[in-house]
Amino acid sequence: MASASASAGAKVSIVWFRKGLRVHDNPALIEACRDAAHVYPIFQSSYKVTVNRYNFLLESLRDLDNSFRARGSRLLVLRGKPEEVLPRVFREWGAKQLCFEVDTEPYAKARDARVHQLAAEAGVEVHAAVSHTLYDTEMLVARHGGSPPLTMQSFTKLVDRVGDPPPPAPDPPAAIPPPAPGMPAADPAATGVPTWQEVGFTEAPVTIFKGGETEALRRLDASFADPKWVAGFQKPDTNPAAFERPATTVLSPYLKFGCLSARLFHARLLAVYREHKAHTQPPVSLRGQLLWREFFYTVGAHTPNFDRMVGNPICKQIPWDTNEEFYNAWREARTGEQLPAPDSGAGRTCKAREVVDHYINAANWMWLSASAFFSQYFRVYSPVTFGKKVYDPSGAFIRRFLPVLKDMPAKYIYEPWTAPLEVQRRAGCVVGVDYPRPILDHAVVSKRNTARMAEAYRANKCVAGPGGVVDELA
DNA sequence: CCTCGGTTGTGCTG
DNA sequence: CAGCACAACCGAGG
Repeated sequence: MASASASAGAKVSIVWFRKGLRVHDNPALIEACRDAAHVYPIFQSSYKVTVNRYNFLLESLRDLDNSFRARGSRLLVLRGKPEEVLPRVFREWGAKQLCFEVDTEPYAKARDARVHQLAAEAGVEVHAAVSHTLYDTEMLVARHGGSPPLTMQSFTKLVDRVGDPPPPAPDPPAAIPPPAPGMPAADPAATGVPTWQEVGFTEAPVTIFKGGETEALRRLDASFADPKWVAGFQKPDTNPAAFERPATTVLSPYLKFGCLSARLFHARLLAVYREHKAHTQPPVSLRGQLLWREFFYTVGAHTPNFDRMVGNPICKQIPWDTNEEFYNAWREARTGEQLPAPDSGAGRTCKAREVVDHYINAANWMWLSASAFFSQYFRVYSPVTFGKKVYDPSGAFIRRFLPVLKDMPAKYIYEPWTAPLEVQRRAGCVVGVDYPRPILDHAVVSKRNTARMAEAYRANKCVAGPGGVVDELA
């Protein structure tokens, strides 16, 4: 009918990018393009981090802009808060539909609830698509009886029961209807991808891993060029101290911003597994790594205050010290020891790439501090033994990233303060002069803190329930 | 109530 | 290089 085609042809839609910075497997983009006369691809985010992390985002936006330009459109980067910007563009562009990818992080949830309200007031239909995670985490929780599983084993069983995640969405059309000309809020001069200077940084970024969908897909292809490696991947066998050629795919920062779709990654894995029946299994397999991400997103999205200790029901309440001096020493790398970051050695490479999912970061801190998921608090990593015995006896990683220690004999490189003064002088690294003295004695503090953890666990049992209280009194 | 098992502990002893 | 002390963990599933 004429009226139907006229109203369908008049559809004006906005596709709002926050994460999901890609055109492949993007159901929100597909929906926005369906029967649309004009599609406004916008980016708005209040992401505030250090310059290197921000630059990864800017590179991703430039890549996304290029993808839209190749389809006859362009990305509009809107300045300002979504609560102010969105109502304005709804009116000015005559938008009938707002499409975006579901984001379950606390900040995003609150923001999107307000945006749903504003869209309703403006008569704009909201279409929110699950595509950041493999599954709809609400469905997973429902299938698990209303609460998220708390062990990786039970989570893996759950996804086995649910079956394969949805396949990636089809590619977007080769031509996307561009914004209508002459719209002030879409002014090309005011909506271009900013530079790092424009965002307010004064120090130039140092790029290690380039951001963007193009680079993400290139990295994915590079990893899958060796299907045997993919099929035989076992995380505990990967060396976190490897830096010349990383032992893992280094795809996680691309997954965080959605430059790479987890569903595409998963589908590619299943294709390899079909050809290599003797592939490894979760939790250690490459698919297992995607399931870890999914696990933490599922627990994170359905646990109040997941990114905090207080008010977080799965987190042990532990009276941590707040020692500003130690904290600053750690932050500024003046501890004199190589202290582990979350995910142990992987944390050190994270430090280099500095792009980590919010929930995964929170989960790893809880894991490592025996606050949740992992509770054998008496198994404490030694910053010396871990690298020295397990992954990097020669200290190549240290020599590369702490050049002051590059001539220190391997015997002392993990504990330079134990080297005789003559050895320190010959290596050009005298502890207390060229290199900070250790701020604490690991052996002593580790023992003391284990005892304090035992005390904290006992206190938590009292809080946990009447059984615990009775046990304490008995 | 019970058992099982957990992606990666350390350090000493024999 | 295996075995064990450390100090006694906790969610899932039966």
